[in-house]
Amino acid sequence: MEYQEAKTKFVQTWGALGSQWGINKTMAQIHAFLMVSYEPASMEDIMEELQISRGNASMNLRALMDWGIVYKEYKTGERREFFTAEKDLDELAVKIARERSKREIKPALKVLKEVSSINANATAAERHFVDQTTKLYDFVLQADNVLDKITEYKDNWLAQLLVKFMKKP
Amino acid sequence: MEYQEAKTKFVQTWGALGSQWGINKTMAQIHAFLMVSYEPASMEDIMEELQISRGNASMNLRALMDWGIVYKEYKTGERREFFTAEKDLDELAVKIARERSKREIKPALKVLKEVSSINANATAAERHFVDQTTKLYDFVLQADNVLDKITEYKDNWLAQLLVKFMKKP
DNA sequence: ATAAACTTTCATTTTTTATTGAAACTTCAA
DNA sequence: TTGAAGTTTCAATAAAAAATGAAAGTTTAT
Repeated sequence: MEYQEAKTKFVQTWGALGSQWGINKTMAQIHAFLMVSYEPASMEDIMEELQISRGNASMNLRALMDWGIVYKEYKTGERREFFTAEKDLDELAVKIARERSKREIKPALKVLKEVSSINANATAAERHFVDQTTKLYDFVLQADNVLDKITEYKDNWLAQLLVKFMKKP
Repeated sequence: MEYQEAKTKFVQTWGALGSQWGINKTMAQIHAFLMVSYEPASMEDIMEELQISRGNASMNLRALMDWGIVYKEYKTGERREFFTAEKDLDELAVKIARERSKREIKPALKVLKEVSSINANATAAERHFVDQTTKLYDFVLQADNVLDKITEYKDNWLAQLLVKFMKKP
C-alpha cells in the first residue's frame, strides 16, 4: 500500500468509526484528514480531498472548532484561512470526553434525577421503577465523575490508568 | 410527575441518549422499558408501550439478545415468549463495552496497524502520516486494553476505579 | 467606496437509516 | 395433520440526517 491509498483508507475508517459513535461521518473524516496533514489545510484542500461541497466543509469545520479539536490558522500574506487538528491524543480524548459529558451525559442525568424522584410506591412495579432509575442515576453519575477525574490528569492519563490497573490490589 | 409520565420520559430519554451514541433509538427504548419493567414483557406489551410494529420489535429484540443484554423467558403454561433486560448495571456496562470493542474498536485497530505500517518516508508529509497513525494505533490499543482490564473486575469496577483515582499518586 | 477573495447560511435535495406490514415460517395442541 | 398462536424475514416505504449550492455576508486591499 502506498501513501495516498493509506491516507484515504485511514480517513474512511475514521469516518466510519465516527458514525458508529454518533459523530457525523464528514466531521470525523475532516478531523482524520487534518490529524495526518503535515501542513495546515485550506477549505479548498479539504473539499478537494474529501470530495465535499463548500457548505458541508464550512459547517463541519465550525462544529470541530466548537468541540475545540480543530483550530483556525492564519498564514501571513495569505487571505485564506487554514485549519489544523489537535494532534496530542491525550488532549484530544480529554476534549471529546468533556464535550460529550456536557452535551449528553449531564442532561441525561438531570432527567434521571427527575424521574427517580417521583412519589410513587403504591405498587411493586412503581417501587421497582424508582429503585432501578435511582441505581442508574448513581451509576451514570459515578461514571461521569470518573471521567472528570481521569481527564484532570491531562497528560498521559491513559498510561497512568493502565499502570494503576496492572497492579491489582 | 406520576409514574406513567416518568416511565415514558425515562424511555424517551434513554432512546435519545442511545442515538447520540450510535445505538438505534428503538433498541435503546426497548432496553429502557425492560430495565424498569417489574415483570417480563411480551412482544405485544412492547409494541403497545412503544407504539411500534411487530417487525421492528422482533428485530430490535433480536439485536438486544445478540448483545447479551436482553433475555428470553418462558412462562410455564404460556405459549408466548417474554423478555427481560440485564438489570445489573456493572454487568450491563461490561457487556456493552465488550461488544463495542469487538465490533468496532478491534476492526479499526486492524486498519490503523495496516496504514501505519506502510513503507513511506520519502517526504516530511509521509513521515508525519506514519508517525501520527502509529501514535493513534498505540493510543487506541492502550485504551482498548484498559477497557479489557477494568471489565475483568466485573463487580463494582466503576466504584473501584473511582477509589483508585481518589488517592492520587 | 468598490470589488475581489473568501466564508457562512439555509432551503432544497440526496443519502442513509429505521420502520412497516404482509408473507413465510415455526411450534404446539387437539 | 391441521390450524391457531405466535415469531421472523425482508422488500417496500417512511423518517431522519447529511449534503448541496447559490445567495448573502465578511473581510481586506486598493
